[in-house]
Amino acid sequence: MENTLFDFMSKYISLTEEEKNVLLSLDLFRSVKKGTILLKEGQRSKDSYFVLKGCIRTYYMIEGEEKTTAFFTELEPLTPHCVITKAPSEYFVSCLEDSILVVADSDTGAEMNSKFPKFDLMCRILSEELLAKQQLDFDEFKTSSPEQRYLNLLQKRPDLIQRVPQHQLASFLGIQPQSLSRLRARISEKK
Amino acid sequence: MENTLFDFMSKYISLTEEEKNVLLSLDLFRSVKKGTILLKEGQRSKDSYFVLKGCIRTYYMIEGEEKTTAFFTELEPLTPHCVITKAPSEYFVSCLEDSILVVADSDTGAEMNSKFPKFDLMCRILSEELLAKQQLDFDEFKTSSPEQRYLNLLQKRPDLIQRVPQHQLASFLGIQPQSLSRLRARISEKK
DNA sequence: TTCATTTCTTACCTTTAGTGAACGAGTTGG
DNA sequence: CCAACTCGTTCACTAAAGGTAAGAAATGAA
Repeated sequence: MENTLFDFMSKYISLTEEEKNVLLSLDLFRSVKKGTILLKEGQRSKDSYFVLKGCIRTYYMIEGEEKTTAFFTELEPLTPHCVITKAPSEYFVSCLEDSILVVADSDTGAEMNSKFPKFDLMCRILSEELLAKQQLDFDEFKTSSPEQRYLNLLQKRPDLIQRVPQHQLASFLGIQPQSLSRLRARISEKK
Repeated sequence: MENTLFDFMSKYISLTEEEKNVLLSLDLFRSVKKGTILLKEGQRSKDSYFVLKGCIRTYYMIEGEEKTTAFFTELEPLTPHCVITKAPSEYFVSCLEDSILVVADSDTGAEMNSKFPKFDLMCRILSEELLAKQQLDFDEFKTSSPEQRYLNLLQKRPDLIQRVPQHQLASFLGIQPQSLSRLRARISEKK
């Protein structure tokens, strides 16, 4: 569990034993039950998440309907928008499966960053990577039809299709649950 | 021109005269003619851009068709994906209007960042802000219909609708030019 | 187990987007 | 000046997505 985190970090920076111990002393690991709501709309929070095991999702409540816009699984970090803006959250974050997370307060993060400039560097590189990756995802979304987007997902993240309820996948793909159902039927007919 | 850049940077960090002079000595300002292609698909590049005046766009060439996915106008920074990955570019970057840009090589950037840790901090904050903002944009895109997306754009970026050709706006909105044309006709009928 | 709730699928109809073709307006280059 | 091109719009047609409703299947809790 600790090693999963350290292995991930070592892709960006090298950690001394001392630094590892400081990290461990912060006691950031959390075991979270399926269905737990980590962040509610309107709430202010300073917590960022890093998924060691399991899956969390962000969703909006629009006209009484849940609209799921993102999933975060093993080794993926999530810093909610409200942590950056220090404003009330626009969306919910909840736990899709029993999960193990690293939960870090932005104050703790800032302290670590000033104590160990290395961490600042890691955060910068990570943000830049995530930004560039998300740009590509967005581009692909814009230039594809719903059917293509589903087929892409089937290629790139087959695990998501297995572990996530269809109606949540649907809004993630930007369509209605019924449309996803139809689309799947259409695809399996073709083959 | 220099002041536009310094004003922008001062939102994140405070600059000494010495730092300003080092920046100026790098001679990063470029005047670029409309239609200039700054980056081609397949090309490797280390250049990031910051728009002081004008507008640049990113687009893909898919089956002989241009698919515009993003516009960058005054005070918006663009670090192409290929600069991060050091791989050939997936897309083109071109200049939509006669523009004034800050163009910075990532080597120069790295040098500045190690000489002035402040810059590193600024880059981190900027990346985090951009990432969070882009997440919201993506979420809004996913949860809206093409018509809603157009109306949103009309609210948030009315300037874009004026300065950008319709067919480029269309792919930016994830639809065909004909659909945008229809959609606009539909909207003006309603009123 | 049973009951209730959630989730997924299907069917029918409406609305909207994709496609291919055609048109006129405006530009550019010879 | 005209030919070629680009751009935005419109049309007719096709394909797909949205909305509503009903029912089957799966899940969870008592």
